[in-house]
Amino acid sequence: MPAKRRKAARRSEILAAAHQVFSAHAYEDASIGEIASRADCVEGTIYTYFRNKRELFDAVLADYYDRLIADIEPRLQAIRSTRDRLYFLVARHLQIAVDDPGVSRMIIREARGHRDYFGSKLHTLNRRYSQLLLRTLVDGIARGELRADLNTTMARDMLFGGIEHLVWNELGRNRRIDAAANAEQIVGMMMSGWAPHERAEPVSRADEIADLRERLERIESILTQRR
Amino acid sequence: MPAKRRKAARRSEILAAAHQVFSAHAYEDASIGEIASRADCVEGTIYTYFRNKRELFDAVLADYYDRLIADIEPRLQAIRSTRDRLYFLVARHLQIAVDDPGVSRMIIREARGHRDYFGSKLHTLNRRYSQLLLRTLVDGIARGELRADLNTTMARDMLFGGIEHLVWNELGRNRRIDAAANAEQIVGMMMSGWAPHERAEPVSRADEIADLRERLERIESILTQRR
Amino acid sequence: MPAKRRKAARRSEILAAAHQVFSAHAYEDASIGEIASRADCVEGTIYTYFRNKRELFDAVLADYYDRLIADIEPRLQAIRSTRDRLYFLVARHLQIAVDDPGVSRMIIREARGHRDYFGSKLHTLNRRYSQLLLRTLVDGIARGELRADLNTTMARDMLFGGIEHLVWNELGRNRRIDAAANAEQIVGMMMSGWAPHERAEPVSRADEIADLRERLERIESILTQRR
Amino acid sequence: MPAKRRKAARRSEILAAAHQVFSAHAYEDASIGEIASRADCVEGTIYTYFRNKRELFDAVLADYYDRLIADIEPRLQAIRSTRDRLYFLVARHLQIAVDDPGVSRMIIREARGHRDYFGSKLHTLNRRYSQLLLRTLVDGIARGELRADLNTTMARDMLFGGIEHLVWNELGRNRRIDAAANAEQIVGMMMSGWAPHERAEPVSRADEIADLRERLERIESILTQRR
DNA sequence: GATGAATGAGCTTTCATTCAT
DNA sequence: AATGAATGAAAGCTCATTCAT
Repeated sequence: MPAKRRKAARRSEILAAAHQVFSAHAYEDASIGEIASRADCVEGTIYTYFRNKRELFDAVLADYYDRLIADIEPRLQAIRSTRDRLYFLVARHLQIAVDDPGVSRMIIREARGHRDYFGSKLHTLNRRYSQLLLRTLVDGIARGELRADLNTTMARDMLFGGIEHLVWNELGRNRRIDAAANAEQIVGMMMSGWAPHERAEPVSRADEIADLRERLERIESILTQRR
Repeated sequence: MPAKRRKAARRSEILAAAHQVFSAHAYEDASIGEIASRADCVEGTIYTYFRNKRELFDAVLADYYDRLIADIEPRLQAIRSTRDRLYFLVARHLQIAVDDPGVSRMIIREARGHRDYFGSKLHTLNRRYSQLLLRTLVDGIARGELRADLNTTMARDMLFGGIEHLVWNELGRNRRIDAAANAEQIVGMMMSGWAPHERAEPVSRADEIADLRERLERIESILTQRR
Repeated sequence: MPAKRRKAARRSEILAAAHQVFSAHAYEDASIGEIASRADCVEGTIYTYFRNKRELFDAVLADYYDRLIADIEPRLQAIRSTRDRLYFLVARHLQIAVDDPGVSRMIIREARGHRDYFGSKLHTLNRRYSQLLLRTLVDGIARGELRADLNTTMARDMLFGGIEHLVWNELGRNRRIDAAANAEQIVGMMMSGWAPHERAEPVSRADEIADLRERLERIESILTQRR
Repeated sequence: MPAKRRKAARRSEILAAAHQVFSAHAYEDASIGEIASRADCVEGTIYTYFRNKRELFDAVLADYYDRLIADIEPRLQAIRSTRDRLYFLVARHLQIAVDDPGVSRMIIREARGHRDYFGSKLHTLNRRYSQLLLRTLVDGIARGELRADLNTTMARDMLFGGIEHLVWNELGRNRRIDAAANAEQIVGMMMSGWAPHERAEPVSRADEIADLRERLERIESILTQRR
């Protein structure tokens, strides 16, 4: 069916154009006119695909989150240790900011400060995404790999909020973010805290070896597979 | 000089009105008209005190930060231990969100997502404020109250970003924030980390371990070149 | 021929849908899109049956009037006395407003106020309909059942206009109209007039003179002062 | 104060322009742009005087009704007999259509057919105006100059509705309406009804009476040349 | 210094209509 | 005959900013 194919293609074109424009400008400063001209159609056409500006905006984000969650979920479950899962989630989250800083800005800017954010579609998507971390934390406690008295929601806030802040600062200074390295550091810092402590040692040679090998291989695989 | 007094008073009235309006609405949704009517003057008058809307906005925040820093700085220096200083800073930061959620929203919303935030007046103010934390961290390391290898800027990001996230979530759900209790928890979590405390120790070493560690550290040093 | 049958059926479906939509909304607020979706087809299809929106609108009314006149005409001729005929016409006219207030609104709204109503199809239909009354009046005079000097067109205006006004008021207040009762009253009022029946006679010459003089001066003053 | 003077003048200019445009086009077809250009200002200016299009429309009509009622009320009270009062009201009403057919169209078109007419400002104005007639009728019954069993609201509907219809027909045919002559006929018809009746005769006659009657009838015959 | 009327560019949204399939 | 995607013009409305008084 050529009409339907065309329609689906158009929708994607508009979505892509909207992605670009909303990435570049704040919601109110992004104009339908610019989106239309980038999608190579007239403003009216957009309204045959999306009821209004907000719905288009939401569709861009929904699209993004859907792909993100679909990418993360299966890979997350394949990872064993809590530390590695956290590393994966943090690195992936940072990677968003590297690959698509615009969408980070969209989310940061529109999620925050909007009177009616809570209950919005964006809020729902965000919750769905942050559940991935929350579940990892709860699971980690159950396995004994995290402190039993860890306040999970607060931990989630610290982690995501912290990353956001870090990303924002780095992007603002036009620095490239190294997702793997930063993730390693962030997880390290969160796991062991700021206080100097009587460092725990590996019990046996075997354990120490295994630990080092694991860290090493993780890093090496990242450095080679980097997209 | 009554004219000057009047002029200063007018400025303050406008600033106060702008504070209200910018607290309640996002920058683009806040209108000069509303600010004027709240300041009991006409729009034109505002332009005799501030060149344009942005400048007025900046003035509101500058005013706020100035008072904030003036309040914090002396009290911070009177506190001895690093932990107590951190507690004070976190609690004070949370208190802003309790006392004046509008200004939190202003900062969160306008600091983030603006193309030209970096280098802006708001950015400068923010840096000045966050220096208070950074200095506390550096000092803490020097005193041996914090780990020697703590990445201070990252720690700062995690703390401020995390608090922002937490505040945002709580405000959004219309929950009252207990600054003291939350500060205690946050500092506790950051100081001691997420991992269970008693860690197993490696007893001995061997060639294989030395080799792996060498490779590992080489790579990690590369990755750690973020400052 | 099934194609033709289908075509006729489609036309009726569209007409019925348009009837609904034009009943509910003013001409400009009625959208082809809504008509199409109610007729279970797409907008384009409508344009294969009707050249444009106006033509569709006219077709709806033509359809209505055709059925109305076909209903009234034979029954009217079966009635003998002028008074009964008037009663029948008034009651039937009121009944439209009861049964199908939407079409009343359509006619009232679109007949009036449109620059190009006169000469329009709607105008022609309306004339055809109002001829029924006009002929009844002329006939009534011929039979001696109405005053010989009755100005028939003016009488028609008063009757139809009056009914329209009455219907509008009642519908607006969401009152149900009792067609029979109102028809009885209206016809009664029109036949016998507003004046008390036993006409007061001028008692004296002086009174009669004063009366005439008054009427005279009033008219003269109007004729000279006319703006 | 020149600013205030200017402001008042501008308001009048805009009102006058709006009067013209709303007279010429139906509400939805009248554009703010045209009003603005006729008022020799930009669209934005209009919005400093009127909140929106509807409010401007209402203001035009309110202005009209205010002046109308102010004109009619005192003159009506100076007239003695019910018949003369009716004549005056009808003639004045017809005169509107002669002097300002546009406003007649506005009222007819917008009063009718609007979902939310009842309770609107226009409805209130209309009621205030039609009270003048209603009070005249009630008063006429009290004086014995109208039938005791007259249904006043129905009489009002017949009169105003009838006039509206008549005006509409005449205007549509581009005929000039003779207010005095038509008013005389309309009142005559409404007072005495359509049925032939036994007319009371003046008993005696005299020269003066004959003379007056002659003059009167000559004039009236001229006025009565409407068909 | 204060006023406040005027500006005018810019925005989102609607919808009758067309036309290639 | 039917589709339905695309059009594009036009509309109402907002608001930061200016400037003569």
